[in-house]
Amino acid sequence: MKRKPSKVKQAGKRTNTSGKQIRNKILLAMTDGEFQVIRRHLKYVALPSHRRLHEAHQTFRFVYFPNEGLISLVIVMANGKTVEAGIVGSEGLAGLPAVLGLSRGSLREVMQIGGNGFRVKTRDLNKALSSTPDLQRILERYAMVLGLHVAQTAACNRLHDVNRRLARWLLMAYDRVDSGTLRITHDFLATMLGTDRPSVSLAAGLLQRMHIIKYSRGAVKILNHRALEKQACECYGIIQRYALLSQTLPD
Amino acid sequence: MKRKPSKVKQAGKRTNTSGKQIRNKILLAMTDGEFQVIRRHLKYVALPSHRRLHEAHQTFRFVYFPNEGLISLVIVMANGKTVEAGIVGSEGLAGLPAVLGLSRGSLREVMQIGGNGFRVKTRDLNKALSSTPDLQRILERYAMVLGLHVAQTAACNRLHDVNRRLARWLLMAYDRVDSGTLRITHDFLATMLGTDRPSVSLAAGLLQRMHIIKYSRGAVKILNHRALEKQACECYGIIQRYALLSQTLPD
DNA sequence: CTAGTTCTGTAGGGTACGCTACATAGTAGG
DNA sequence: CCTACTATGTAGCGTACCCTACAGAACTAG
Repeated sequence: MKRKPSKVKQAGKRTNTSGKQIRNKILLAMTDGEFQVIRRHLKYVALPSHRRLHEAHQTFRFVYFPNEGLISLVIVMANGKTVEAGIVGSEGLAGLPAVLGLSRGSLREVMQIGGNGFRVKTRDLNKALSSTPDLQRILERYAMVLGLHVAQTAACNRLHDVNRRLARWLLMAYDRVDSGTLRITHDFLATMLGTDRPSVSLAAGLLQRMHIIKYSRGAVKILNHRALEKQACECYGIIQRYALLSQTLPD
Repeated sequence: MKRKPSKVKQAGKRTNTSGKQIRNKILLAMTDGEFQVIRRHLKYVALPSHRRLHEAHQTFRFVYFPNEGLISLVIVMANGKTVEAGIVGSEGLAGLPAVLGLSRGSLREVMQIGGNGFRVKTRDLNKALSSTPDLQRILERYAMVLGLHVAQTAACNRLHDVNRRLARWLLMAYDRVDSGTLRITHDFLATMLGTDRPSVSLAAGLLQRMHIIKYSRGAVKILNHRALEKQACECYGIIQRYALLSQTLPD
């Protein structure tokens, strides 16, 4: 029905024209031919923690394909309160609306955990897309998976308490980062979970006393993944299952 | 950069092969040539209130293009609690993941306010899509707009109280339905807003005492649209602005 | 008209959480 | 070692909301 994208695993490793190795799953999933169209536009960039990749309601100048690190999709309300709507790791990209027909988005995209990746000028990528139909399909599928992820988050934000949401967040972050230790403070977790800092300290203190996590001054270590899953809400499993769909073929 | 979709307004009215008039905005936005490819697959169907179009985690058999009525995208949690992640009127369609590469979704799609529309077999539509690139672009853009809508809902569910969320919901529903009266009960509103029925009765009672709405046994009438906007949170305006983007050209 | 059903009003108790404030403890730089 | 800064612990209060229960009102079927 649809053309078959190449498998994620490549025999030879991919690099950009400067020889920087590519670990972003979308770039790796491209067919060889289409990748050649994109390759010369890929500029390697460091993506330090707290770097803002896009601001809400402003034009997308670049699209980012992260190799490492964690991008947070954040809604900022008029009163300054914030909450996360979704997260993106090396399986995705920042600036998705730009490649699917919208020049602006309503979300702030910010590096939650530092890393690195490749950026492409929005114009260049959009021009290339007309000759890369397979990539177009990959992006469409990713957009849907992210959409379902965001929808589940919408429900989770309403129906689950801070304890479960914190556990879910830690698991999802852990899955998208190589290290077993996450560099993040309670304060930042609060802006992600849409609550205040003391509530996070309380919830995190609980998990620590249960020996499920361990943290100190902005570094959270997960001691018992299985136990953490039991503390998290069902949303973790649901989002994870649909995330896998984006890397396999349609049924 | 991208090919230009035809304007929404058509000189002659469009119908399916049975002569049923089409008011769905996506079908109306298609180019004449591409519409001919789709037309013979459009089956007119009544869409009564509470009809479930898709159930979570089940394969999409049909895609629905509503003419009238309101479709609610609902997340159902394991404990039976529900909350809405987004809504769809004649500007959109139900079963979007099916046409963007996913055979299943994680949302229940249910008619919140009855109406009618056209359904297409998922297989037929997917086959047609390979020869309708402009429609593909329209769907991509719609997917992004809906995604931003859902993201805003995620934040709203966390950060705004029942009173504001109720006002927002009524406005958004009103905008997508011809009638000035919405047929809906407090109980159903509660499942949309992710709260309980008494909380809705309380919030609705407030609005009624302010002479902003008037209701009785499942029929809500909006008396003062402007005043209702003042009661609603900023999310109404934000979602509305991005919804307009899906019907205009990229900047 | 009557009985059953559905919808709405309201009350009361419990809880999670937002908000503020302050204390303590690590860390960095001099 | 001292100071400033950042990160975390904790408390106390107020509020929005969840949950349950029950009563009244409106509609429906017989």
